[in-house]
Amino acid sequence: MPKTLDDIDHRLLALLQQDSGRTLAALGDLVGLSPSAVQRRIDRYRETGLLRREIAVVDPSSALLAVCLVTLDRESPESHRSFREWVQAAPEVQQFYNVSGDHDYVVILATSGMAHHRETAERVIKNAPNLRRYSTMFVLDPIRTTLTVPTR
Amino acid sequence: MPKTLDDIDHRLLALLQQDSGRTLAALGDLVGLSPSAVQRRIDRYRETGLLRREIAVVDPSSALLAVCLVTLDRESPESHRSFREWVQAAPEVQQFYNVSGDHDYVVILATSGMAHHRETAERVIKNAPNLRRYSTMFVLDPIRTTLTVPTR
DNA sequence: GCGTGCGCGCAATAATCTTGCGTGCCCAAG
DNA sequence: CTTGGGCACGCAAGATTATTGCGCGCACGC
Repeated sequence: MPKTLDDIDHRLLALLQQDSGRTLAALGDLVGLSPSAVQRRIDRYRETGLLRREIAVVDPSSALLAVCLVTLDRESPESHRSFREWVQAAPEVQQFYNVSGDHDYVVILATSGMAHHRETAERVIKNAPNLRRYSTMFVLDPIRTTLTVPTR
Repeated sequence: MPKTLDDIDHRLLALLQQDSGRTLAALGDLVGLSPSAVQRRIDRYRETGLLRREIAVVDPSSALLAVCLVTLDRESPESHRSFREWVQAAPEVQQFYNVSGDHDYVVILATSGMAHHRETAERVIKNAPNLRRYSTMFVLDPIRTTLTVPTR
């Protein structure tokens, strides 16, 4: 782990989470460092695991998103384990959270349309082991879709 | 809009959504094209808006994630508009969806800890205009966090 | 059969990334 | 107060990667 992140680190990480397509020189201008200094900081983020990877973001409005709230039948560790494995195997599962509260899991499905959604919900959720019940909320408008996380 | 995406386009987009850090040559090897052909296809995705941007992904386990289900007080267009503006102004709002069903919105908050979460929930949700009620589910384990969307 | 358009590979050029090196700063030990 | 080590920086050379002009071949429609 790096000791602590300074102000430049936070600014850099915010910029990278917003748009990592920038050149090292552009980033350097924005935070007041040389390209190589920026480079070395980014290397450090990667080494420490703070920065996982870079991804391209596809326009989400071309897809059908659905938020599913899932409750399991039993609370045994084994029941959770098999459920997780089952759901994780599906590529349509965009996000998958274990949560506190009335439900056990939140699953966000990304499909190409209602036909695909039905098929996927059937296969991934309805057929999941230890499922008690679930409800689905369809996304009418994906107002904001980021993975941005605060760094301080 | 491009006429239609062929099989190579789909493979390319899947690879880019998974990891856009690869070189054009590496992508070319994976899909069977020259670097410049890959380049031109990616340019097209960008021009047509299919590809929005590239982002760096920060390890989500270093943050506190919370899924909030929100119901508004009134259903008037004006009520929705002001609520959206209010919520969108907060940087802690990682994702923001208008959904069908019992609730109106799903908001995913990313904060640096419980203190930050409380402050944020107070400011962003509780003080939001036209709020009727909301519930919060804390993320115990972010099993999968992507923005991957199917392209076919 | 014959143009036309489109996407491809190749190759030269431009841009960006990468890395070794020397410098200055800060902190801790003497 | 001085000295030495560690660390991050900027600079610049070299390597890698991205960009773009060019000519070719294939498919489609006339």
